Amino acid sequence: MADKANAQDRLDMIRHSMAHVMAEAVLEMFPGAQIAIGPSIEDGFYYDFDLPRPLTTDDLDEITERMKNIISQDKAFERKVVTRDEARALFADQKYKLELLEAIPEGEEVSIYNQGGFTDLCRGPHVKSTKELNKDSFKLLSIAGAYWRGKESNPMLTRIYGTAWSNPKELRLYLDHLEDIKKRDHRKLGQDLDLFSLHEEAGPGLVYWHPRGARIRLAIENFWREEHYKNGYEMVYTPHVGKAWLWETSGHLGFYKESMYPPMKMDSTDYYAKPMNCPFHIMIYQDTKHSYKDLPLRWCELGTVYRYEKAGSLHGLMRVRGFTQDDAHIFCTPEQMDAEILEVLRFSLYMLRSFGFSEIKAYLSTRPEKSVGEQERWDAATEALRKAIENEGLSYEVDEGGGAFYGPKIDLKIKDAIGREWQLSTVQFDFNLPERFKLTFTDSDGSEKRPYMIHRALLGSIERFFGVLVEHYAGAFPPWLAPEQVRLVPVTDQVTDYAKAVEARLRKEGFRVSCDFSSERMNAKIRASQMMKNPYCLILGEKERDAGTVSVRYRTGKQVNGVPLEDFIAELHDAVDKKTQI
RNA sequence: GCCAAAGUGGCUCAGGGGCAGAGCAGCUCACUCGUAAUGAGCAGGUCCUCGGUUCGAAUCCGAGCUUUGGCUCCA
Repeated sequence: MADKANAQDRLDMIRHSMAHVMAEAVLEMFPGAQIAIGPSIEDGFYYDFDLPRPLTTDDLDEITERMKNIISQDKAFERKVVTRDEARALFADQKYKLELLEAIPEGEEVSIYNQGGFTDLCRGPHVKSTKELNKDSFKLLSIAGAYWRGKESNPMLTRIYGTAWSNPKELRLYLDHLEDIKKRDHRKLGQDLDLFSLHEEAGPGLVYWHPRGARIRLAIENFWREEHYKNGYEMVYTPHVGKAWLWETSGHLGFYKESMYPPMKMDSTDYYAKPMNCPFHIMIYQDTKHSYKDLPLRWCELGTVYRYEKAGSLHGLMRVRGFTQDDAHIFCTPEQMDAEILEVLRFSLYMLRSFGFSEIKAYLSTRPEKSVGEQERWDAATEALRKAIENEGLSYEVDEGGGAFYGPKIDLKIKDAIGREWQLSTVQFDFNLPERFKLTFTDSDGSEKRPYMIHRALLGSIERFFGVLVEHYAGAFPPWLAPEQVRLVPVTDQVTDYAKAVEARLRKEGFRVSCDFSSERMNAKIRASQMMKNPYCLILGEKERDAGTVSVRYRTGKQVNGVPLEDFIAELHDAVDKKTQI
């Protein structure tokens, strides 16, 4: 464990030193450039510059060459503690450095690092000399814009991202990993596998589900609905638009107006497309008086919402303007809270695991400064969340003050097949809406009380979840989710009737099956099925027809010939029921 | 919204001030084939949109839209 930590420290040091080397190279090219911040980050480093002109990819090549040159010069990284005045003089023409200098708390040591001709205000640590860096184990990756100190109101600087490793082999592995990420990209696979599309002319950030994508979505939704009924939820359906009154009462118009679709005027009233489902579920709650005996109420809906996300932040299915939340609201008494939270978390884990995500981590977010609700309620709710996480034995981190203004929450993040983290489930308390809508229930002593409201989404949004699934499986969905579970390949026209019979039989069993009757050769048909990543391909020729069998070609390339049709059906049922991956 | 790059047939891309190109996919015809691409032919484009420069613009310039990589944001 200590070795691992040391290795990581060492890598951080290499990356941070690499950032300094890059800054030196950039200053060589642009002597008047302003330099800002250049830390090590996960997998690499970056440095922010204020440059006289935009950079091109050719510039990256030149910077790379200059960096290699600097590295081969064996320059020592020398640390020196200086007074504030000395530092001010040193960085007199570096306005960002001066600003950083002023931000260092009084009494704290000010250190600088120098390698050859380049000096940077820096806490360190660094490697001893550039000879500890390897000129073949780094690569500059991209140019991007970034606000100075991450503030939108600040000027935009030019950021250069790079990756750096201890040796060329590690770099190679990392670049392969980047290639893998590209191959799994849900936008590319979505097109190649004919799953979904987006249409700029019809509205950015709005998703069109193609038949193959829709089949997967249906498989997800059917499972979701079944499990929700099994877990004591009721399904509701609510409208897609609502009068301004609803959003004024909920507070959304006050807080999030700029990210709501603009209003439609009708009968001199504004109607808004819904950015959330909660107020609608509340309308149902308020339709009748509630007794403590009715609670808990668990209402779920695959509710499609619209949010006007900023143009620059749209990204495939991961960030869209119209999406379907797998939403539910639980109304319960304070006494029921602990048990409800526990159940929600357990259910959530069950769902995520069913889709093949086994590595799950929890994040508990507590009360932020700007927030509403009584402190005792926050404390009790936060404790309930914590107890639930511990009860499930999940590893978790606490994000102090990271909760929403209306309540504490648990987020669950999963790790996908190549180790990337995605946030999917969220369980949030809401102390705001019950208050705003004045929700009540009649308790056993006849008094009117406010119910607790828990808001939760297990998959997050169907669109985003689908995107994550595509990348997790790299498009090769397990049989229970695959849009086309079985592709039939008749070898010649002589076996068309047999192929049709097998297709009808499999369809009757409820399987998603299709038959390739094109005039292509068998090889081409097999290839076509492989390209679509179908889990099973059945080769049907005269031998199979005469024996009533099928020859199974698995997605993996494995083949089993002469399988009786009924045996294959049993095998497929088994795979689908157990949600096994092949 | 901000910084930068890109936008050429359904897809992947070449070209680039003077006739709009290829491969794949599609269609037609022939082939009836045993585990990842049979062959031949045909069709298909307002070169993102609008404006400007020019005898002439897909190409150069400007604006807009969209996408991509980031930043900011994400109830």
